[in-house]
Amino acid sequence: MLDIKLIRSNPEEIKRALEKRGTQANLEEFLKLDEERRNLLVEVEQLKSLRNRESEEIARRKKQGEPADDLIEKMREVSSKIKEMDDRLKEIEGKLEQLLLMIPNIPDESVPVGESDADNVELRRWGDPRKFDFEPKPHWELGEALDILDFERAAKITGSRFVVYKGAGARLERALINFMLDLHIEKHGYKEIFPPFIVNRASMMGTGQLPKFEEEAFKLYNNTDYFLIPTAEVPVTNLHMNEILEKDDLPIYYVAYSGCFRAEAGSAGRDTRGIIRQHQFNKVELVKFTEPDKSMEELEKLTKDAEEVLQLLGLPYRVVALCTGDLGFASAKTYDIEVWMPSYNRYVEISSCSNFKDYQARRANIRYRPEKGAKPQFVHTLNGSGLAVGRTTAAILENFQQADGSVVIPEVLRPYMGGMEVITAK
RNA sequence: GGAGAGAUGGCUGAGUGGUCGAAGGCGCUCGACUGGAAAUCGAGUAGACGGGGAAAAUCCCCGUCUCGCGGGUUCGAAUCCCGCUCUCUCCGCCA
Repeated sequence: MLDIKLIRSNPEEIKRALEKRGTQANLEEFLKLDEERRNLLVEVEQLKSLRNRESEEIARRKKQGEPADDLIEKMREVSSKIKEMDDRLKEIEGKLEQLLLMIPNIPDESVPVGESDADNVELRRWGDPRKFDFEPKPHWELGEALDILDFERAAKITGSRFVVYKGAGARLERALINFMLDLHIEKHGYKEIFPPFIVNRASMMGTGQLPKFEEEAFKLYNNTDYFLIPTAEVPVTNLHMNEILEKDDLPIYYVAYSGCFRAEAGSAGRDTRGIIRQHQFNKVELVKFTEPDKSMEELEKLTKDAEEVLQLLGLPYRVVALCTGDLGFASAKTYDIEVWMPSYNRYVEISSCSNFKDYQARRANIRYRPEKGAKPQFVHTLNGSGLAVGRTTAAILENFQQADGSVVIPEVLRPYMGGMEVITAK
């Protein structure tokens, strides 16, 4: 959510910034309502002030045993007028809130301007895509042949876009989760969080999934207002909803494993094969709360923390800066990490690292005190995948496959796999 | 799921219709005392929104709102009524 005062004082600048995203917000209506609200507020507050003063007078008279009927009668009218105006105010504020919640974040100055993912800017590459001396197979073929991924049975027990991991596949997925968590906890200083996989509406609002993207979320219908989390970002960022943190608490680094659940509405026909795009997947998520002037450098660090996972696994990747047109709704700046995927013959997103600045903090009301006794200020929030686990499994299968269809397990994972070095068909 | 109790500031805890944004205590900040510290004494110490001032602010002045959330009664609600959420205790159920 943007700062109302910023919109009020600088609507043109915000309009320009949002146009770079390819969205236009209805700022005229917003500003009109905002002005109406303030005029009404001044009026009703004057009436309330009058009521407060006269109420004291009534109290005084009653105590003295003097009659106060005339004042009471007068205040009866004032009060009913106040009620009318308060109702109108509430209506306006509701509309303002709705408009405000639909306005995306402003891109940072450093974000390249562009319309689509074609305009994203590659920043760096690590590792070289492997040259195969045989025809490499896509991970779904490898997985089925090794009997570690089972799409048919997943479709039977649930539906499309679900998968069953079996045997060494299940263990590989679990090994990756533990490896990633351990790396971020032990080496990068994150604190582990194991959050609920179900959140309420306020949390979904706080991080920006709602109200605009409700059709993307899985909603629980027996519990009127619960959602399956699309990412651990939601429960973990909202951990500090409505809190005022101390300066000494910052920065906060959290890492959380969670299942993630996405309706994937509108992506029919995209990545239908394999485990790249599923309704349920595993992810290890990095979340940071920082002081405003530190968030940009913290984004760089967070991205590096995620990159290190790929480096240790030996998977080639590149990092791109998302352009303004490709930026997520709540993000001010995003780096995508893309892993080399032989079956796609291109780099595929495996992590998205974003600085939301104060956008989420304002929605979720997460503040801190810059100094003892100072006024609270909104923190900056950041998050990034560290990494998407299912896609990492897919990348390992494809990049480390051998001519006979077996897959070499990266060395760093072997301790998590009971020493297993190669996954072979039984 | 059933029965009961409760939700007040950073914490604790008083307050059953008016002078209560809220006693007392703890904590914290500043000052005094001290060679320094402790103890002691004094002062201060919630947030949001809006108006005015100022070049501007997280500054100054004024007003309004907030005692879990929402509604109601009343001239006036932390206090009375209704609904909801959460916490605790007991019972039931359950991994």
